[in-house]
Amino acid sequence: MSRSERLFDLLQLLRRHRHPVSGRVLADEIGVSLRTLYRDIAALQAQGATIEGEAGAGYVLRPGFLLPPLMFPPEEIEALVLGSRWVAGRADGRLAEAALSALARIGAVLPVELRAEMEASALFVAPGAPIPADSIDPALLRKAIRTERKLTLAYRDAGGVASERVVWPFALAFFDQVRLLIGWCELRGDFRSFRTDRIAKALLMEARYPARRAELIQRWKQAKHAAEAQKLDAC
Amino acid sequence: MSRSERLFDLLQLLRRHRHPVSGRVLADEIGVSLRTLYRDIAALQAQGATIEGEAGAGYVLRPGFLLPPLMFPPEEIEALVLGSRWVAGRADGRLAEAALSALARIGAVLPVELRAEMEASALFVAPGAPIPADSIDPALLRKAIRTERKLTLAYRDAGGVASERVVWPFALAFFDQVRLLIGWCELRGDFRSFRTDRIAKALLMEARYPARRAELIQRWKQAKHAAEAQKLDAC
DNA sequence: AGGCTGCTGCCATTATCCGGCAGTGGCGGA
DNA sequence: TCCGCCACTGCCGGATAATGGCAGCAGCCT
Repeated sequence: MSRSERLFDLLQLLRRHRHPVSGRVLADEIGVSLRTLYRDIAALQAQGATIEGEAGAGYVLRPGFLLPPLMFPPEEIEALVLGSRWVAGRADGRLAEAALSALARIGAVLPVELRAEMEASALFVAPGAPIPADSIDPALLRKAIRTERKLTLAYRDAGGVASERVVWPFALAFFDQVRLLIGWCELRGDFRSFRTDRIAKALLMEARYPARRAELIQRWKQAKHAAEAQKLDAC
Repeated sequence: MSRSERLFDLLQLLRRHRHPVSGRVLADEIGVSLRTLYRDIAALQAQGATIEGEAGAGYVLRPGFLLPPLMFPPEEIEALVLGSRWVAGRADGRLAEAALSALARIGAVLPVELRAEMEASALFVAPGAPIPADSIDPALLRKAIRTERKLTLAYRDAGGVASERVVWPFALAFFDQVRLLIGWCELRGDFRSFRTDRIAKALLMEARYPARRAELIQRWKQAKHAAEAQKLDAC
């Protein structure tokens, strides 16, 4: 692989990682010595790329580099099409349409060969068992998450017990058969998940919840890990 | 100026000129011999650039090499991220990486607000039951499909019976737990599906199969519908 | 304090690049 | 029809840059 080719690859590799990556890892992935990698990084920086390197951490590419990425390789087109097909088949109507529409938008900027690739893509998602329909509009849940606003839920749990509560929704998890809305429950003062097909009513409130979504997600993950650790301790 | 640096410059130079530019001019502007310029053009083309050169006219960079800025409504971003996450979690390594890489490419040409949207996306795919690992490289199967080439398969069916056959692969179907390679089987003279985790060996042959992929897919769908109709008749 | 990591200098080997030259073929204008 | 322009390719010898290894220094985090 020639050097110039490598530089493009390296750039794309850096784009993929949001968190710092050590030079050693990058060097191995590209198949080059560490010394050469340092030289390559320097070369990219000389071209105007804002790559930050911190000792003890690794490299991060700050967005805003003037040179846009190269066109998608065929494998990436396949991946995008497959993913969108999954969404189109397994998500609710609005999101399914959005997936196809996004694909069309991407198709519009592809050169003809790749567009043909996209249209003739041979990776299919098999239709799975039917997903229990939601009685509420899933788009509303996503909107609440996106705008970080509170939600009043009428819910009935696995035992059939109904309740009404205010939650701060911050994530939606897609399982094979079920979708879970995850949020901070004001009623319980803790994180809770709600099967979307058991939500009887959902009301989007005006009030934004007093936390950032990303932060809630992080705290939730920590809480989950702590819970698992506790289980392990119990064994 | 090093070569790789020059290639970046050449790219920018071509981006600026919308009308054909002769090689002589480009060579002078970069400060390099004509012979070298031709080599540089070839190098860029080797990386996928669609640079068109016409005798008597000059060079033009056709769109489709660099990814132009893209714009999506938030819902479409969510759909793309969700789809890519599914691929990243449920497909084989190569394809999973391709999904993330494609996402990174898109992110690089997004306006900042949308980029933030993408990074903070709150739709997750729950990890499902572990998928039986393939003993062969799934990327090879996709390559065969993409290039419409024959494949020699060593296969053992549900009963454990081993066989070896030549197939014309044209599709890959993703089920929750299983992936099926679908193709025309020369041995049986009919369409057949193969669980990828039961393929012991796969050899990509030189020969292309004498049919178009799209056409095979169409014929296969018809055959499937016919089979289902027959079943219905039998009821 | 110690481990991880970024970063730089030096050097011999090696691979690549470069320019020049000659030749082919497509194109359009004289 | 001829001629000039231009893209493109193959070849070659000399120039140049890239590469990897080693050694060493400096931040950062635990």
